[in-house]
Amino acid sequence: MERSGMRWDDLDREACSLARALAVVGDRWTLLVLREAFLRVRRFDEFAARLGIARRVLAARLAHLTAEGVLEKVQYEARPPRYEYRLTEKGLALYPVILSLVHWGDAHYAGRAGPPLLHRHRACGHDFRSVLACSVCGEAVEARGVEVRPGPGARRRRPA
Amino acid sequence: MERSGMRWDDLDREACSLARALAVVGDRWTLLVLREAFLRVRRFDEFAARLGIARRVLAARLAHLTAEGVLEKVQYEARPPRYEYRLTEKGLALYPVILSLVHWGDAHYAGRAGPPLLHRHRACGHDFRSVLACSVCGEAVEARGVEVRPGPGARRRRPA
DNA sequence: TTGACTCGGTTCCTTTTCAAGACTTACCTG
DNA sequence: CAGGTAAGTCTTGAAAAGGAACCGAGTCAA
Repeated sequence: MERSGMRWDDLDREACSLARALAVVGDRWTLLVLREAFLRVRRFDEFAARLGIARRVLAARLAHLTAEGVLEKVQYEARPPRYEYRLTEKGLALYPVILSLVHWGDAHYAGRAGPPLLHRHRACGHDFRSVLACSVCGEAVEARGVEVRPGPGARRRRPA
Repeated sequence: MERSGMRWDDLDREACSLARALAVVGDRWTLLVLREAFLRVRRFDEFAARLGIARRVLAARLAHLTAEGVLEKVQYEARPPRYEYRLTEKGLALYPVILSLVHWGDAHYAGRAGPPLLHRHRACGHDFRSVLACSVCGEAVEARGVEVRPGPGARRRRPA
């Protein structure tokens, strides 16, 4: 079962939260669409123009994200009916993923000039990088400082 | 230029760190391969068996990640020559991305039973969720509490 | 010394997905 | 009524993924 074949639609049935998350946002275009959404882009043509994505693919991605509750399709005009897409709470919760990726890209691919974008933390007023912190003690967390073990929702077989 | 067509190989020339990061890890299989790597999987057949990925695709992903310096191909046996793949520092730096995704998946897709995996922060000894924190003040950061503006590496046009 | 097994791939073939851009529908504006 | 706009859909060819078999170098076991 694990062995033979796996369609991406099946991922959401797997007992791995990463796989489930990737079934929703694990597509290349999807995260770029969300980047634009975080920059307050909301309309079909604006996504299309800024991303250079095939309209057919954009329509599919927006429909998928809407079905998953990451975006919300809202009518903003009645005649003719026009819609826009807005981030839901669930969508906003993806911000750490995107910002981590951006800062990883900044750290490893920005040229001598520095990063193309700066992020200012309104609360403290400074430009910052994202840091992965522990929800309990608040200290920074590193990959090898984490111990992984099966949780209550784990399935038999496949502890990973 | 931005308008007409875009191959994924071109992304690394774009002045957007997210796009550059996605050119490296923005593929569905790639992040699952890295998940396994973080769980200390190192060998071709072990990746193949655990993921159920087509070997052809696995070979391509490992080669790409190696070329990008995310993994390192190390010979662990001379006769016959056998290789394994290890995370580099650059690869380890992707941990926040993966953990953010896992915890987003936990938050939105775990059933009543709870998350399939628990993560314990060795430093403080508690199970935790990942939190996006500000590198300057250490406080938690939310999507709408961040102000984005062009940085030193920005290009004309396309402030996004 | 033959035959089975291991590991790290490669090859072949079919099925999906993607890119590019023309086309459509419904309405508004001049 | 010609033209424009927003949000899509349709069509066609090219690229990538999935599946499964095969390969080469060496080890092991009888």
